[in-house]
Amino acid sequence: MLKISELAGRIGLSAHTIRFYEKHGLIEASERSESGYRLYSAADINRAEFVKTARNIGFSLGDIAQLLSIRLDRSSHSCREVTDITRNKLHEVNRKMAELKAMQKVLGRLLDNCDGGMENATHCSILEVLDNGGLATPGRVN
Amino acid sequence: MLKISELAGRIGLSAHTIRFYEKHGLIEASERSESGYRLYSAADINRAEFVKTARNIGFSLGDIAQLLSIRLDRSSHSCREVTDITRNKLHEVNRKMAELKAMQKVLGRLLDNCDGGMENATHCSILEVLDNGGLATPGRVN
DNA sequence: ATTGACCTTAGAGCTGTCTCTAAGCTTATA
DNA sequence: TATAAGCTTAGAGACAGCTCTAAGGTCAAT
Repeated sequence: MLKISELAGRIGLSAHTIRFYEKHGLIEASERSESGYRLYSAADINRAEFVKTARNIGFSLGDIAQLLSIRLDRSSHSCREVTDITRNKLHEVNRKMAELKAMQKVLGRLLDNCDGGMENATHCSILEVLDNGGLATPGRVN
Repeated sequence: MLKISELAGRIGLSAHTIRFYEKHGLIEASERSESGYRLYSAADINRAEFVKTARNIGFSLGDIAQLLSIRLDRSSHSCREVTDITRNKLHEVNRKMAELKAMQKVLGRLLDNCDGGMENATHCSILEVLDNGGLATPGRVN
């Protein structure tokens, strides 16, 4: 049985964060000491590690809550439910990637066209682009 | 002189958002009507469009505040300051892209190894990976 | 016995970007 | 003139995911 900061050290989260996760139903301490301290069993630790791993991969706390409820009773859930969560996450990641790629492109082009010297910004091409509503035709952001 | 919702329609932001931006120093109405309505001049509109364009590209409100203060007095700022802001943003985007790429890779691999059928999740390979601390050696997430 | 580290709780604060509400005044239209 | 649409303000609420504080109880070591 580990106390909260022992668990924290073990899985690499702060005690604060563990309590926060508990409040959101992700991690639980199956016992309490007489004085009220949280005590984590081997199963609790595994669960906490599952949470940490899923978090590292990038699942949201909501996703993790769903995954945990499946994990808790695997036989009454389908494998499909798990892949759905995963696939949704992948789609979300893909969407964000596309946004970032667009930003990357625009920012790169802004920098290419601007010398960035120490002279004053009276003719700064980046400010001009911003003043004119964005880059010209191909690659326009609006 | 436009009223707030006219400006809103023109640049594609809500009146709420314009007031919010005003509170943060990004947009201002250089006049008020007798009854206190905000009135936007041509210069105000240009400024608001500058803000919108920068926002579309992905600059944060803080970045935009800096860009605006340069724009307001171009001759006492260097072009370099503008490229610095832009370059920082690009670095940030690159960092996030790298994170998303890692997630993409892991999620894709999880899906590849899991059939995702309607049978129950007792042997779901995704749950197993999560239980075992992540994917095996190449491509580990921790 | 005292110090200092650790634990408890409820709840506030943070970042960023809105989004909305309440309560009331103004303006345009029918 | 009545009604609806639009304007004003301050401030609350939303989201995600923490992060910290206050005020106090517990425990191990000196």
